[in-house]
Amino acid sequence: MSKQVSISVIRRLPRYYRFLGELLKNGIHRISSRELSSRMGLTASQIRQDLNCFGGFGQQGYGYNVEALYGEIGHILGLDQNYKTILIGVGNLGRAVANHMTFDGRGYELIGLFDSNEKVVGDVVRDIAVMDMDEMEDFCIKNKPDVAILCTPREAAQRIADKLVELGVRGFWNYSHYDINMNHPHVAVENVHLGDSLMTLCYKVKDLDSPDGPAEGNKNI
Amino acid sequence: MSKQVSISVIRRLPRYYRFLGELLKNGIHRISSRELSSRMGLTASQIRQDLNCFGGFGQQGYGYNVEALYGEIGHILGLDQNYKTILIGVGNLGRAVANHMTFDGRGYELIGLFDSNEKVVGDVVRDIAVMDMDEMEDFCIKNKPDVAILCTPREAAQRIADKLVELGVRGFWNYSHYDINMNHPHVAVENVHLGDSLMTLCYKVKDLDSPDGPAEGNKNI
DNA sequence: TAGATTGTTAATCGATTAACAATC
DNA sequence: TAGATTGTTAATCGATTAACAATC
Repeated sequence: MSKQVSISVIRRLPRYYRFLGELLKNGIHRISSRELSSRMGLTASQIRQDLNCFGGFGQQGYGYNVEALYGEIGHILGLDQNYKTILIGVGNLGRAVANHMTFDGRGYELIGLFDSNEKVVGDVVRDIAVMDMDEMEDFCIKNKPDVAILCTPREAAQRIADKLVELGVRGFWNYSHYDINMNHPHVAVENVHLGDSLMTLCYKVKDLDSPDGPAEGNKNI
Repeated sequence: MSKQVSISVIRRLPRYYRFLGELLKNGIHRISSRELSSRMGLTASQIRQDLNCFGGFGQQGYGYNVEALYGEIGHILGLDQNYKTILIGVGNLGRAVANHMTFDGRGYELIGLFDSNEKVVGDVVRDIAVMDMDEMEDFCIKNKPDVAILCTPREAAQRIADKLVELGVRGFWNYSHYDINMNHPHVAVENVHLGDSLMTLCYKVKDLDSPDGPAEGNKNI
């Protein structure tokens, strides 16, 4: 039984993936933990520790093969999965998320959009016509989505999420200003909380002017 | 000199703020660290430790006054500041961010929108007409914005950010799929990286099916 | 006063960094 | 082979939790 990988490590994986993709684009095929660490602002030790949670992808005296490592991390993240995904709440934000993100071939397949506003129902976004919320249940029974993106107002989020869990949804990408609280071991939630992020920035900016100088020095964490 | 407050603590502040706001709405005026911890899924000890980084806001035998604490945390976060803010890149995402977020009275004031696409220039979003990128420099010299929201494509982000730092911008809310790298001690950056978040969710969903059961038990971190 | 709950110190736990033997 | 760099163990550091005296 391999030891559980901590969430801190997991959260660094997409960043490794991005940097490796960039290296690939630049035609770099080989990289040492030391070189990668200096590009990413980490320690080489941390990179080796992180990667070794999943296997020995490197080679002594050589380093890591960029293509291979990129593929491995993509696989670890599950980007070769194809989770059927629906999006609830096709307002400004929902629409932007649907249009802006690359879902296909990145672990997800967008199969349905829902909104309760009749002015929005029928609109076509990403080649998908927005359905009425009333149709959601039937749609889910028929199409068995795995993941839901919640772009609803705060008030509706918990109720809709509970319903969707009943209908078999196992993952939530939550944009509502609400911590959806899943008392269920078999549901994964990723909260986005843009408002929290904006408040954190506010603190950081304010902190620049503080007498002791900014916290954590210069590290943009 | 008070000890530097760690980024882990800072990142919890907006969440405290949200929960306290919710309590206020529900007419709850007093709360103990124990009660709050159970609502938030933290330990009471952690809440007391966190708050005591900034001062003794509670009272032995009583707990915390919700209004007062809400106000204090808002103040610590800097929500009573009024940072002049511009947004660059009024595409799907930029438009949604501008429309969706509450800036005014939450530490920010949105004063300008910029885009290089002439089809977008002149559009009015949030009562502000989108300006051409060429006007950005003059605008900044005249209006001295403090914060910039970057919703540009990946390629443009670093260049625009560097320019804005020159022009006196001290904070960046970065939506571009790029780690803007500020080699400057007096600039604060908050990266949003929605793509990373989506990949993390993918891992979590995949992990639900893993033989050892999901990592970190049931905690939706 | 007695009970409750904080502020704060001490103990524990986990994550990061350093060191180095293994090996390509 | 010699040099480089990994995988991995040990040391350090920081964050979380527990405990409890102070005090409302």
